[in-house]
Amino acid sequence: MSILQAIEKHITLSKEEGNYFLSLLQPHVLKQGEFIEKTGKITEDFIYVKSGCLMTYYTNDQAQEHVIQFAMPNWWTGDLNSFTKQVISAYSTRALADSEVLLIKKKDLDGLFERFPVFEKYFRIIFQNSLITHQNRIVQNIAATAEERYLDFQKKYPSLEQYVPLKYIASYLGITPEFLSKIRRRLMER
Amino acid sequence: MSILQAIEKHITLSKEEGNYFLSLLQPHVLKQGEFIEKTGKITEDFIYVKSGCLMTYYTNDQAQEHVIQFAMPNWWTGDLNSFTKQVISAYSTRALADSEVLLIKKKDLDGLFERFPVFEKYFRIIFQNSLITHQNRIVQNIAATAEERYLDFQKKYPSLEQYVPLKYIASYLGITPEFLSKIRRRLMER
DNA sequence: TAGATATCTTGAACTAGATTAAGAAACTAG
DNA sequence: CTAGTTTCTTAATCTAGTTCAAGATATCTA
Repeated sequence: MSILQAIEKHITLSKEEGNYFLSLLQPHVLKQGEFIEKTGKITEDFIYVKSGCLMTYYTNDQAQEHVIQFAMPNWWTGDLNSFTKQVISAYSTRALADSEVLLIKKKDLDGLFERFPVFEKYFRIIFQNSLITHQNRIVQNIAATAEERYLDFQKKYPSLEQYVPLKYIASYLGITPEFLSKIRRRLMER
Repeated sequence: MSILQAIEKHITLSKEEGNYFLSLLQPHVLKQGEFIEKTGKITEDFIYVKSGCLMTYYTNDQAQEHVIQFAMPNWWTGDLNSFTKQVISAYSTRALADSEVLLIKKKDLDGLFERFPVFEKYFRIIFQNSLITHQNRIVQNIAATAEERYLDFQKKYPSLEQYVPLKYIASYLGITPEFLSKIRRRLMER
């Protein structure tokens, strides 16, 4: 599915609007492991995943990496805080598999909103849906056990477990790889 | 600050747009402890807090309440999932202090977007900012200790601790009231 | 003012999950 | 094919946070 098809699930675009939007996007190919954004810099682009899979993670003082989200095809991702406020990023974004992405610069997105306000609606819907997902995850983090969160992760990202290192899944769940190993064994034995 | 003043920090409104928006809002007064939305029903209104303070929480099978968010004056709140998709709500929203709120019905908000698309921009910005806050909270939940989360809560909601029962703060932090007590003592002794 | 109810604290015993360390598997790259 | 690196597992020990139970404060109501 093309990005325009994905967008047109939410809004209706004229030829002109669609073409103008496409003209703002910069395609980019990422090899597995490659970075697209790095901690310490200002995030210039909002990222649309065409194919492959990315992850965004936070690195703390002790150099531990904490995965905030995985981004699947047709999702937008990146450090929204750094992008929005143009402040130094606390997160990095990396390809977990060979991936194709489309990038849009902050000033181009702002210009797009000015010129074709219909895109405000699109991103309003995208952010609204994303907010719902995030609220769900917060509830899970405070209300569910690690095992429950793992089972839920498998449901939500059925394809991911095969090719994402388990340590990143553990990090996403907020546990250590060792403890994820224990959980997995426990589940196998049942 | 009136709701129109708050909105005009983000967008510019004509008299007509402002008045039409106001005409859709239903004012409501809540006494401390009163519910505005309950688990099990479809959320009809999106809630704007004029004064006071609300909390939204999830109730699990074992009847434990898990606080998802506190809503302060000039914030929007409610069960966004139930509101957006018109499905049964998993959350309840209650006044923590005597409060005044403004309610907008889903169909009225949809109609507003149709008639005056400038409000798409406003809610796009509101949701975008809220998303940033939620991402932050997720990082905190997976990367910080309970004590760190508590200190951060105090910074973020300096006024709240005085009149919100500690058990709800504990719930918001994802810990038991007993453990919050311990943390508080530990911090006092230093 | 007192009695009832909800909130907060304390402490002892417990458990989910972390840490450390080491070995086993699985992927690189030459 | 093999040496080197990363990932995954296992086990022992440790700790952050839970559970349970009781007492202390505070709040509400009559």
